[in-house]
Amino acid sequence: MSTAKTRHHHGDLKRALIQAGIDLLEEGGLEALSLRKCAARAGVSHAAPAHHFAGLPGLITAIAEEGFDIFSKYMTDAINAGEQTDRERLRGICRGYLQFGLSHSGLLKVMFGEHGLGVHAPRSDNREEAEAYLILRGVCAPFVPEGEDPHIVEAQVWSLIHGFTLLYLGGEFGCTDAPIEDSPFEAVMALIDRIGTQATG
Amino acid sequence: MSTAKTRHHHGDLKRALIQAGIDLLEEGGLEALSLRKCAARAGVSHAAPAHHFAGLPGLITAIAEEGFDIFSKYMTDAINAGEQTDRERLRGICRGYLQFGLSHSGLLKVMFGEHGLGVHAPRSDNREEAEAYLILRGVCAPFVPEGEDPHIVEAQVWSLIHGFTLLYLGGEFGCTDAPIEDSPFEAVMALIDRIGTQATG
DNA sequence: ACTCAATTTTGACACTGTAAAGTTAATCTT
DNA sequence: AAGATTAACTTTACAGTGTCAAAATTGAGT
Repeated sequence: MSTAKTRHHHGDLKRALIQAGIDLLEEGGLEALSLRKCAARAGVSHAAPAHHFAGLPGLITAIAEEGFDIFSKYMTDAINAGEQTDRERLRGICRGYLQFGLSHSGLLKVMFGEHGLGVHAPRSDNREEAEAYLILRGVCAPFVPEGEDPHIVEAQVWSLIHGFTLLYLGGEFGCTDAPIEDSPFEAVMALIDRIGTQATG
Repeated sequence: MSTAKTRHHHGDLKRALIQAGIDLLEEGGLEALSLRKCAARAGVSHAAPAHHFAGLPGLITAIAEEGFDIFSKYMTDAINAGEQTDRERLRGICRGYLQFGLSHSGLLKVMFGEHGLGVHAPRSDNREEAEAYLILRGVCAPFVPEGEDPHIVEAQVWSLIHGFTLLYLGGEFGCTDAPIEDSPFEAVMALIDRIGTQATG
């Protein structure tokens, strides 16, 4: 009664379909992703995926979960790469966030976009996304004033880096090719540096 | 040689198609938007739109432009509604940004999303978007330190409110139905209040 | 009235997702 | 071990989609 090992025909088609979907996504963006193409790449007929996913939205959800795993890896790597001070860890997670977006824009769109979920299903009970959020929570914790709701700082950091990443990816800052250091990224980091401080004048 | 008045058959089909598209978008989200349905609503055959737009991306671009007009209106209204201090105007534009997103999420997705443009075409030479950006610029101006690049403050404000709006719309804060005052919106506004100040401690 | 170009329609094609029914292969039961 | 059962997959079919090419229609200019 093995759960997903070399079962009936294909071996594990589910995995193959998800991987094909990710490849398609990274090669040609969201437009290039289709159930039938995934099936073709996995070497099965076009209706086979129906037995593993709830249609296209189901496949996209599975891809998004996979995306959150990679996303988490980017963030922890960036955190660990820098100085191990509270402030540098906070900056680090932002760098990881942006770098993930730059390297996997298709995944990012799928994770937070139209289908990702959001409307279609409650995000709460999603292991992968919850894990990513816990990383954010850990990094933000040192900046949460005693007795205050941690969600406040988390919302500030998340909104800022999420917004920047999406605008940057959309070319809204008009500098998609320039080195990151020259972009408004440092400006956003300067605002990050003000989190958990008190304003004066 | 009038440019767009009661010309040949339909009157001005272009306008009707854009309006149909906006309606579709607000009724059923992005999924519900299709060239053929727009054509049907405008009472023409399915291939008629081809002569007014460069395919579906072209129609979406036109809808996005219309969206930026409405967007600008939301922001200026919110700015003018509040106290006329620099700080309150800054808060006002954020309120307008969020309220537009809440009322017209489909438009927002089209404006900044996959097709909106971003990749497909350079955003710079877009009258409607440029106008929206100028509103942001005007509100940010009082907070730009002398001799510094205004883009810095603009990127900070834009990233923050854009990210918050998208995350909020995606249900990421888990409070889509609660009153805005209870949401992390106030937290984000607290960070906005720190723009143009100096950190201490 | 004739011409002509812009506008719209018709028809077709290659895709898409999805559902239903049929086929094959592995597991379970006895 | 043999038959029954179920899961995985294929085949077929249908309703949509965007897009193209060729025809038909319409409005305006001469």
